Amino acid sequence: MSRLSKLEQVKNCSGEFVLAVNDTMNVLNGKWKLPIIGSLLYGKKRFKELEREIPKITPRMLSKELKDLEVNGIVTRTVYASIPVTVEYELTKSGNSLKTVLEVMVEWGLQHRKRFIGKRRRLEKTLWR
Amino acid sequence: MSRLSKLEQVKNCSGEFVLAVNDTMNVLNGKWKLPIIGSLLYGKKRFKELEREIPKITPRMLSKELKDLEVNGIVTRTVYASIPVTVEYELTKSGNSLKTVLEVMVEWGLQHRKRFIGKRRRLEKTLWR
DNA sequence: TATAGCGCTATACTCTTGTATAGCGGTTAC
DNA sequence: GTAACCGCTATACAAGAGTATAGCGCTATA
Repeated sequence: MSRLSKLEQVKNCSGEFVLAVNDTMNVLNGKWKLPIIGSLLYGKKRFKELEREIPKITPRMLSKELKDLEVNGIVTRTVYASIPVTVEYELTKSGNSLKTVLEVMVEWGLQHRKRFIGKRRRLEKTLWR
Repeated sequence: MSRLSKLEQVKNCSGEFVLAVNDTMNVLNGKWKLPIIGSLLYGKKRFKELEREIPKITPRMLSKELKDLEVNGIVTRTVYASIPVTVEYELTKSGNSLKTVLEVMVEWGLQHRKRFIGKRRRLEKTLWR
């Protein structure tokens, strides 16, 4: 491991701690990752099921985001040779363990809102409208 | 609070839990937020100090990101009427408490890498090169 | 035969993020 | 006076993320 402290690594944009934070950020990044992961935390789902469950997502984005998540080891894609083919998406162990991370983020977000209300009425630019 | 469960809120892109996660995501979002916050976790800093500490950031981006952070209650900007003016940026209570969140993200990231190595050699698209 | 569902892909566009480069008005040091 | 530091802003551009819309090959149902 590097001699730099954790915080020094952060400000220097280098080191395994920063890599780790950024892996996490990257996995959750983009408008649709959270809804997809949230939906899959309930259990495996098929493409059309996800499309129906997640309001306003286009098949193009769903396909792209699922590919991202698969490539980064967050979901598995299983094709069954039924006729017509069936495809199922399921969270990996890593994917499921994101729940803990999300819970901490919820906690921080709620606390921050509590502190922040009274100073400003709303947070700028919330992703979900 | 909504009748929807936490997870239902996530997949539906609605509800206070999702708002909370997204506040958190939004605060950390962008290429330079993490280095800036990381740097400020050491204590207050002036504009040029940050510019020097964070490799390759342009004043334009530093200015913009600091403004974002200020508007969202993560840093305070204090102007001292010295000659010439001195400007100091400092983390708010919310800003400092992000440390906990970052630690959980580090933890998940490291675990994920451990699990993932052996399946693929590297994670796609790490933000910091 | 026609319609609908499945699991997508293709094309083309816009909108947001980030980069590159230059410069401003002020002050201090040589 | 001229060079350098401070705390930025302006302009122009490039790249990436997200949207809109259409359609593919397949099958099951009416």
